[in-house]
Amino acid sequence: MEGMATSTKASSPPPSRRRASITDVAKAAGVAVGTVSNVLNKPDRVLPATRERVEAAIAELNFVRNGSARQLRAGTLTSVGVVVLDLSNPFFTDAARGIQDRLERDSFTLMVAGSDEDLDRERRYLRLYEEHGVQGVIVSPATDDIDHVLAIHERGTSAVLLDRPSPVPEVSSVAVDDVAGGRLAVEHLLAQGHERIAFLNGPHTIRQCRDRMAGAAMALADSGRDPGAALLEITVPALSPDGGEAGIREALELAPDRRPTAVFCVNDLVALGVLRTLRREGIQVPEEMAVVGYDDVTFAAELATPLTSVRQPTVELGTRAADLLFRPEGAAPEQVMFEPQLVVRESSTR
Amino acid sequence: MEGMATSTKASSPPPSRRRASITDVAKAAGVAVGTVSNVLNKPDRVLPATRERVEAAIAELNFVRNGSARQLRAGTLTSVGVVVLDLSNPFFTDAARGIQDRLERDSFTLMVAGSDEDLDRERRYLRLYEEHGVQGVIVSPATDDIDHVLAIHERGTSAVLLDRPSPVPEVSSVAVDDVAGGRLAVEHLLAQGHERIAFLNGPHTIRQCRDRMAGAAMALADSGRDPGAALLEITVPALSPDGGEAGIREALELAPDRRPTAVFCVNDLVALGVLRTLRREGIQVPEEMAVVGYDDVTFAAELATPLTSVRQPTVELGTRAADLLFRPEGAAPEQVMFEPQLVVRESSTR
DNA sequence: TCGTCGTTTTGAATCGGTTCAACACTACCG
DNA sequence: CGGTAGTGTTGAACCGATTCAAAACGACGA
Repeated sequence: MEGMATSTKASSPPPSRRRASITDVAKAAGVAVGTVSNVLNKPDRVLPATRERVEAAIAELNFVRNGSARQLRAGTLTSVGVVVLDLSNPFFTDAARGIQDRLERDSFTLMVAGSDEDLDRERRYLRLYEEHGVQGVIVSPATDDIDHVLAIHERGTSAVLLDRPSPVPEVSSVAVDDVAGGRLAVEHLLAQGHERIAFLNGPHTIRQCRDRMAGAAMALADSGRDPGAALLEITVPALSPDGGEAGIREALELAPDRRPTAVFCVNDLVALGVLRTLRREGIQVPEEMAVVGYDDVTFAAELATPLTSVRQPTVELGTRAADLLFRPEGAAPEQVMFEPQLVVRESSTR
Repeated sequence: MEGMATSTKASSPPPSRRRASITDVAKAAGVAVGTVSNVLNKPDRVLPATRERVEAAIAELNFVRNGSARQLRAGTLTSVGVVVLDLSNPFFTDAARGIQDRLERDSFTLMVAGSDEDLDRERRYLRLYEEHGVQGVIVSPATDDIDHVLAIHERGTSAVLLDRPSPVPEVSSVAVDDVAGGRLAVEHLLAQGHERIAFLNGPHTIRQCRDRMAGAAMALADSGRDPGAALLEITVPALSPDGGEAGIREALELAPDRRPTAVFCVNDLVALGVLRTLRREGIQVPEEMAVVGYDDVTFAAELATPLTSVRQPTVELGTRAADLLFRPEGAAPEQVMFEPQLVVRESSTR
């Protein structure tokens, strides 16, 4: 059985005396607090002999500097907070990787949190970061409501929007053109001769979902078709493989003459669930059902049926966001927009 | 071309007046600082009329409480820090998901960082967390050196080791038996008739890698074979698809009579790279080369050749770690050990 | 009108660091 | 021998919140 586990216990009370403070260290070393502080921050201002005594006291007392006090007085902290929509989506972890790579150079530390597309959680994390005085935040917003992000910027903490264009010129943003992405996918499916296309999409509160839908509809309109008739939008319960499974099952239940011959999935995780379900149901891809995903994650090319997908420059999205976070004083904010790219594979070509 | 981007700039200096403090708010609302603090923390102690005035002042001044000062005085913070080996490995993000799910119930906030298997980075993040007074830390250590984690525990911040058994009884840990996992994989390959097996492994500084190797060697020894002859360990340059590609190429360069007929990969990302490379080279899986992975990530079952993999109870690993982080005072620490499970698919069965 | 009791509000003390002007000490020069 | 410069060290003030004893206030009964 999965999850079978053995567990051994031990008995011992947790240690919990008060943490040593800088005053304790000073006392133990027989110096003033200012000297201890200097040992910590500008060691070369202190005579080696004194420094050694202080360091010995630090080790002896197991002293760890209290970051809150330090920061309260000194003001600065070299960390950056990131909030992404979904920590289990490779798209966002790859972007986080890009951010980290870039910030590492300046020895910033990076803290990441996932909002799970929940505005409240997004707000909570941002507030936590701000209250603790991070140098900057990078956010991929869950909804259109980004007043709280703009507010952070107004209060003087730099902020960059990730995977969404900024509605105001003062805040930098890094995004990929999702309208173009949706259009690319659907134009491709039309070119392959499909006339009834399902779009397994997430909720329209998420801008990416809305834009990709808009792009899809534009592709149809441009080709002279009626989007209402040719495109069936199905909202999946979650942007995950299980969500994809639920969505494709809904499509399969339709009467044969209304059933789509192609599915466009709002991301590759959803597409993965679709492929899994189609295989279980014995439906051939792409013969009976074409599939297109979004994000072109690592494994897309290696699937049973290699997945056609819209590729985004993920890591670069992150590095660019990090670059925009700290600009020379007075440098103008930028709105960067990347172009997506369709990677055609077997899952959509007859 | 990928990465083509347009960028628009705007010009406006970033706003940067001093942030409003609680004293400013008190002044603006015509009350004492204590009252403002009460509005923030125990609103029902304050008359509605007063509260409204204070809230108006807060909104007016765009006031955000300074978390450092708050914490310095009050001592407590409801957040937890996590450091994992690799943020781009689904294994760890799934575990993080488990942690988050559990901690959310008690409205803790979670900060995650990736050490990229680097001890220094691990230390830096842990120190940052500790200095800022998180309530607890969950770490999957990069190396055997975990003195710094034990030290954190001794200083009174609860700590749980993730994906590694604790060497001391005072610290809780949650792990999966990697020796058993390595053994399962290799026993399976032997049962399939393979006599020359390559193990694409990571560096032995990582315990998981060492243990899986030990398990693999034990499987061979138990079957009466000479591990040195039947098992070829290849150290990959990175625990990623690209690392897997490099590793398998090394194996393929061997003379035909020494070339392995099966590969066991230390994780599924590595296996993905192996499958990709074998396909490009036109080598049939499993006929010419059997492949076994580790972790059983979401996409393992949906690959061109469904991947045999060792499954770990990932999410549960996380929830359990979170459970162990905060126990009733005096509750004994626990060492939880889960058993892995081999999921056999086509990539290893003739 | 006065005393009592319960509710609100006040503001000084406090948390643990960093900062910096002032001080101590030594070395060197005229 | 006095003056000056340079190096190390000191310790009080400060950052911005929370806490809590004390003060202020209001309602009510005697």
